[in-house]
Amino acid sequence: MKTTLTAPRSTKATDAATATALKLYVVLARAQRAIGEQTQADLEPHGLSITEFAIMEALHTKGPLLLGEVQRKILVSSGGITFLVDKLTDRGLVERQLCPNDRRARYAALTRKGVALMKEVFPRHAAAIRDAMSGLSQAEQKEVTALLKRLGLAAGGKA
Amino acid sequence: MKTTLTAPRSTKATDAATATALKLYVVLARAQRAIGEQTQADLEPHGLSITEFAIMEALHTKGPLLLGEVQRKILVSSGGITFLVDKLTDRGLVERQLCPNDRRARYAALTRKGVALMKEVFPRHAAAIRDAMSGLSQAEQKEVTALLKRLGLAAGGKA
DNA sequence: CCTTATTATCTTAGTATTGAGATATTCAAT
DNA sequence: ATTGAATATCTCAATACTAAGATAATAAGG
Repeated sequence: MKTTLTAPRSTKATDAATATALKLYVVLARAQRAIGEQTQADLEPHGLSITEFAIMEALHTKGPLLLGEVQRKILVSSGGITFLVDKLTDRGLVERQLCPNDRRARYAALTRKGVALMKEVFPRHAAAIRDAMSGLSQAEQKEVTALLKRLGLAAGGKA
Repeated sequence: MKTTLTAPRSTKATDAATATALKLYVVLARAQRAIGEQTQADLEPHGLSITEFAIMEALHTKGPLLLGEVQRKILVSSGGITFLVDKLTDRGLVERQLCPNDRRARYAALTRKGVALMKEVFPRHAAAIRDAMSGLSQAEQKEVTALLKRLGLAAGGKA
């Protein structure tokens, strides 16, 4: 008897889960856009896009990296990393270096000029991100970070 | 005396806040990308990009909208909305309609074919988003949503 | 040595999108 | 009515990417 009384794996429950997920989807996109808009402003005077900054930041904190390593870290296509490193090289901020073990590979490394730029720009950019996030307390930020990390890993793992 | 005894607005505290914000920044970007990759797959067979889908979804749930309304809703430039609606129009999914009150303005509306496509695609896409989010419980999704909403509003308000 | 598969980068063509300015229309105040 | 400011869309040139394939080097097995 119980089965007939139980709601038939109701559409309602499914819809509630879907509605919750859709709201999160929209809010996630809008939050990221809002943060992005706030934090691009301080890079523009230096003619750096977010992606270019991400490359330089990676090289700044980790030292020279193979192009493929940078590519995986900042999540662009192989053509994209070539193009971006070309542009940064033209501006004298980054240089390619040969890899002694593997003649296919190339390192990207900051030039002296690139290091100087990062020393100037990085602290300001970090502060801009901190300010953009200040709508949440630090504890709340940690909470969101933990949840989003789980969300991202679960979604990414399915790929 | 108090002032001299007080720690000089310590760099340490500032750095902790900055580090927390930077982690959130990275995790936010990665989560959105992971979700996006999971949820684009079901649109591709229909030749719809996420942005195109967003336009059609807005028209599907709200009915005909002025181009400017759609533009603000999906956050593209004015040139972008013209281009996108052109493409959807060429495919017979959307049509422009005159606005009786304002001859500058144009409505975008789904055609019968557009409605039919949405009825087919929307439920699948919503389910894909639900599945992509399923790494978190529904309660956790609501929690993240509430926090991200606050984050987005605070950051967006500063613009 | 060869052959085959894999890897790392680069090339090229195409797509998506922005931003500045052009055009047309409306609104408000004279 | 006329002017001027604001608004709605469109045009066009430029940017930022991606995806697919080309090139070159390495690695592993026979």
